Amino acid sequence: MHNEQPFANKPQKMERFLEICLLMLLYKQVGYGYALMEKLSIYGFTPEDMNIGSLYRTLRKLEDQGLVSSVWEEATQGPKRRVYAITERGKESLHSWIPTLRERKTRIGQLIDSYERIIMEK
Amino acid sequence: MHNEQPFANKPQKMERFLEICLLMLLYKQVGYGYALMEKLSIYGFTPEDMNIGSLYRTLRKLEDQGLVSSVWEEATQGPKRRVYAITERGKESLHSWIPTLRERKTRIGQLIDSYERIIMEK
DNA sequence: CCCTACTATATGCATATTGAATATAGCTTG
DNA sequence: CAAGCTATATTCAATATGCATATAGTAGGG
Repeated sequence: MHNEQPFANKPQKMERFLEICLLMLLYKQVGYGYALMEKLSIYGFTPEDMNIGSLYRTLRKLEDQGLVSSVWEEATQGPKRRVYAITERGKESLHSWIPTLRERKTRIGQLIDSYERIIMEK
Repeated sequence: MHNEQPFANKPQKMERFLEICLLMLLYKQVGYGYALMEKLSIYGFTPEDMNIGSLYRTLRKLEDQGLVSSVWEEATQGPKRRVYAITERGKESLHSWIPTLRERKTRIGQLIDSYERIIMEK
């Protein structure tokens, strides 16, 4: 079942950064949960503080929303993997997040700047 | 009752951006809930998508953690206000968030950059 | 004086999200 | 065949959230 109001990205909803990073990784290349977990370090998610259970749940949620699709694949070694690919809908979603990310980056910069300014004064 | 492990800021825990913004606003100047809500627009929180109930609860949570303190104050007009001030502990917490914010800003930049690069190629 | 609207804070409730632990199972190595 | 790794998934309890509503003082119009 898909979300009916697809790309209403509220600027402050950045808890969803994990979802966006996953879409980005899958935009570059298909991947499966366990490997994606390691790739997430690029975006500051460390394996120690990452919750693997949450990662799998997030991937399934993205699939429920139709942003990614998955197939079971035999591994050359080790157990089968559920390999995810981004969908057209997922690409559109990622695209729609970019302005929000820009905005958030600016806001964080502003906050850092105003903090610096205050310490300078004191 | 205060949190026993005070400043363990996990990098991905940026849902807490609201808390950080509130600490920043209160670092600059004391303030009360209703007015802080409007000031939050500086950091991208719009009144429409802001949940006023959540804001008050967040302020109380910060107070429980000892990061802010509050007193009731008569207003020159209108009902009484619970005016919040940042505590020393709150200042330390804000300070400890700055490196995390820098990191997050960098990560967001990276994500935007890699997105741009991919679209260019296609 | 009464009605309405606004300022201001707070809570109740149902739902959503999360962390931590555990389950399941196949594969690999000795 | 036992231990350890890869890989996915689920359960449960604790938190967090959105939305609606409660409370109450103040202000202005009629």
